[in-house]
Amino acid sequence: MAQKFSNADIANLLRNIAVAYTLKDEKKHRFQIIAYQNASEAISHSTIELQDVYRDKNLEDFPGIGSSIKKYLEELFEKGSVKHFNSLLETVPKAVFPLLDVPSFGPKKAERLVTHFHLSNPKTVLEDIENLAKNGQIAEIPGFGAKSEQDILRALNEYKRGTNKSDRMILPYAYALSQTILEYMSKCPEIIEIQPLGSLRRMVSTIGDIDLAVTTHTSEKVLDHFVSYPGVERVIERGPTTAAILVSGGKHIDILVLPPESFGSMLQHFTGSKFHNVTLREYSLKKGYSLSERGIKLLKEDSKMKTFTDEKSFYNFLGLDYIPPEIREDQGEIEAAKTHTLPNLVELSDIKGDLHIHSNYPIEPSHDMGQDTMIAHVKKAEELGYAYIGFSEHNPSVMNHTPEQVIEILKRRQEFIEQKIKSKFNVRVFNLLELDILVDGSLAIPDKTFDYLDAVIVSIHSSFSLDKKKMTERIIKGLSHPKAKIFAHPTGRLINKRQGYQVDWEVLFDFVKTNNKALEINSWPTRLDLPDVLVKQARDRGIKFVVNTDSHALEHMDNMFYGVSVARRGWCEKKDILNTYPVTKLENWIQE
DNA sequence: GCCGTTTTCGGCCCGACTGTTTTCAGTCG
Repeated sequence: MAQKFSNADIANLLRNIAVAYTLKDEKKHRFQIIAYQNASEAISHSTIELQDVYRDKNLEDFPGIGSSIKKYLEELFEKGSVKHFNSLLETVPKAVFPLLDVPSFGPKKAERLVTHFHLSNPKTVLEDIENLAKNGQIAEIPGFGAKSEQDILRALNEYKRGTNKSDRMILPYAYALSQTILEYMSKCPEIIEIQPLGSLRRMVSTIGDIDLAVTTHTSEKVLDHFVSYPGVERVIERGPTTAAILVSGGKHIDILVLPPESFGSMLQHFTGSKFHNVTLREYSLKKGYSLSERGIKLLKEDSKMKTFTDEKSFYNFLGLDYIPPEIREDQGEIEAAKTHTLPNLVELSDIKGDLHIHSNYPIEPSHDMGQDTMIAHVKKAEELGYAYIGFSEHNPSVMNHTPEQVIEILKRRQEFIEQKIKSKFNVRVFNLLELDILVDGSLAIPDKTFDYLDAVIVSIHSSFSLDKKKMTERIIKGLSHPKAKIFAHPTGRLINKRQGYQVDWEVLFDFVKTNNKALEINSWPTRLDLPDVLVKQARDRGIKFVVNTDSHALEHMDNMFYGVSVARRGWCEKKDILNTYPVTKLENWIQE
């Protein structure tokens, strides 16, 4: 049985190969180094396991992997190690590698320290360096000085405390932090325009640090104001046009300040993603343009930099349609912008209803129930301009009730919805339920109860550790019930807390498509499930989605925005999202 | 070592900042 290698293991190995080449001869191996770094990053960002790609014999299709790396990876999966890699890694002192995880340490700095002091133990190297710095021995090496010695001490200290390793922020937290900073910055009268960019503008599910762009004619004053922010723990850097601060909680805030005529190129540059920018710049180079945050340079002539006040004209100048920030991930959007085939992304205002609401109706559920009444939720739906709403409390607990009691509860609930809710509002109310798919694939309530429901949402709330094949069969069996229409929070992940369970997505996507079911895009900020990457894969196969909030209280219904952002990141158009349909069209699908 | 709508050969993003320098190397995004 071959060894199991995680994507993180493989990415780390390839990064170390890049490091080995860097130390061996950076000039000579320049492009190999880039190739190994690219492969490493692509693998670490992938949501599919590379070992599965290998098993399916698709390694050559994986971006960043060509014929050479493919051969080495095959050797890795078959034999457990790679001869060529091993001999390369032997040329690097082992104590170098732990240092590479510490910010501000790169291959060169790590190697110089390790060789100079003959450090050989990777387990103690961090402490060894710390002690040397404390003794003032590092400042004495040529090329180092008192300041860099202090920087090393601080970097090690922050790394040890986990300051830089803390969880990436979930979206509402990042929003709140950016709002606090924006409020503070708004007191600076020299600012003409300010906007958060980076992964927050792209609405990535987790945010590393906050990026701000500012236009002004007096950058000095703006930067002075920025680094004087009261919550600042440390000013990381401060130059004429950029600065970075560390605030409590270990979060970085970066700022870029430019005159207004460059606002377009600045937005473009600082929004990213890095992968999008690299590909865009490579594409532009071939057309004779060099791109930067300051504008576009024509390589042929000695003409001065062409500047752009808005992003649309920047993209248009390159012969591209405007690309929405959410899909700037180098997933084919540049090609699509060129051929005018970008998707017309779904908007929050396209949403006509929310089908996953937990009210406080006394259903005696198996899991948590909502806080607010059905009536309050319907009123809120009216305020949001919705045409319909679906109540989908958890099923009544089967442990505490006989089947007859469960049937009775749902019969009473149906009567309540018909008589007390439906007749009183213009919003169409769907009588749904969120049902557990049990470990054997059966649904948690007696079959007779389905007579009292319009349809059900099914989901996994137990036995998360089934193997991939069994889990996939379990889901498909549960979803096979004629009244099961939506598979909720399909991966089961909880951001920063729990990985999703194992599912064979190819098989599940086929089933969902063939049987006209839908996958939920759950808007709960720590779920955002189905994740964007899988949304795009499913959408490419023609699968339909329902964007739901999974609300347990009135105010949760405002989270729809996050789910729509996930749909947009998955390239979804209005037609891909079932709860953008008018009520009769949605009714037809539910009753199919 | 990877990659392809001017290429299966000949390219490979771009600039910021810091610390140690006296013109640059290293790291970061």
